[in-house]
Amino acid sequence: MVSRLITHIEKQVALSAEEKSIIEDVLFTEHLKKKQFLFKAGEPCRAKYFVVQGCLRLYITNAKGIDQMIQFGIDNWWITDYLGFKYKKPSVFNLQAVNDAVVIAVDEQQMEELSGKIPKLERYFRLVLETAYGASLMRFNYVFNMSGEERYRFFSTMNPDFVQKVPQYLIASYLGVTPEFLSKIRAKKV
Amino acid sequence: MVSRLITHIEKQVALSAEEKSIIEDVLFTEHLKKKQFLFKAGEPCRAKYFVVQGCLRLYITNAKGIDQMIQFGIDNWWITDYLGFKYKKPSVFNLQAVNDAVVIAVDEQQMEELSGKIPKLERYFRLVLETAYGASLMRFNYVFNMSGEERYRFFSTMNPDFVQKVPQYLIASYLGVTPEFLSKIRAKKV
DNA sequence: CAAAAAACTTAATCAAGATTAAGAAAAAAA
DNA sequence: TTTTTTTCTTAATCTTGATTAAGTTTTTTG
Repeated sequence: MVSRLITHIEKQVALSAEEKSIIEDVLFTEHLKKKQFLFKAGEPCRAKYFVVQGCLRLYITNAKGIDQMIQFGIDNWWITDYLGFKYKKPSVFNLQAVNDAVVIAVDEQQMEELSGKIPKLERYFRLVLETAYGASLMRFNYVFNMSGEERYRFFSTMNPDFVQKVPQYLIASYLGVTPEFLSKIRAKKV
Repeated sequence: MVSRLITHIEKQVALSAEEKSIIEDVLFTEHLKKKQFLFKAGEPCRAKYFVVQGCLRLYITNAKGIDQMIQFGIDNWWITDYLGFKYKKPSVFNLQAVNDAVVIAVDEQQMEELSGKIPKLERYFRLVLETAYGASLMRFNYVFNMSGEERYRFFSTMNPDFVQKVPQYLIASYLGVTPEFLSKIRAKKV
């Protein structure tokens, strides 16, 4: 299963057979049960997670006790509390498997070992992060320039399979609307 | 002025004298007049910009013709249309100097030349992007879990000098409220 | 300095979407 | 397959903040 990550890396940087085997020696997969947590708010976030299979959710429980989705983690996506991981502070987010999932965890030590032995992995991560950050800037565009209804129509057009696979209230939260309002939008779909 | 960037890089990775002079040979500063554009929507975005001095704004003109702030670029911050730059597509954003500013532009070719000669710059950019992406995930938290008023109070407490320096309507837009509403919030400040 | 442009304020009206409160349907567990 | 839990729906009411429309102040420019 680590081969799935290697394939993803090779889309950005070339790897020798030796480098691939270094990666396979250092990293291993982790199987998560539905609703299993990788970390909770207040706990340290010790790793970055590459999603091989399934879906994770990064969310925060707000002052009213409502869970607010921050980010989905699906196939070939890196997800973590980047600031918590970086500054070694207790996480403000929760990271949980939405359904049974497979991830590859990379902790600080593994990260340093790998980038020491294979410096071009830094380039891989740089490129991955540019995409993630770029996409997140676009998301602000959607959040500020589209109504809740427009965001839902757009999101479900762009991700038709995904909206079938995860509970609606998670989609609602990710889009910044209540599940009641999303239900209303769907009902009026002609 | 490139030394300002070098100082920033050295906070993340060590540079030899020779490496510093490579950077100084490849990069140079650009002085921007207030309201000058680095690129406009529809144009290619050919570089990443490191803000040495002043303030830039990344924004998009929406369907109603209203400018929506996406991101501010201030001292020691990298700013660009990451997706447009990466995929060489016309930018969807506008990047403009809010006031007179100094930036260091790094285009594709310079980027490749520098990371070829100084591979550890990839690490620098990786670390910079982790912070930017992490901060942007936190911003979604603020957007979804705080009211417009709370966002303004929080933002101006965190950035007291900055809110004095740039027009209010840009702050309003960045926070996702109208300038009229921001004015109302400020008026009722006891 | 005068005129023009840009930025900010005030206030009335309006609408998108939240809240509240059931109840229904679907999925998971026993 | 029955029970329990989770998820989704409907509908009435309410609120935050948008919109519209002046008018005022500040800044810039000729």
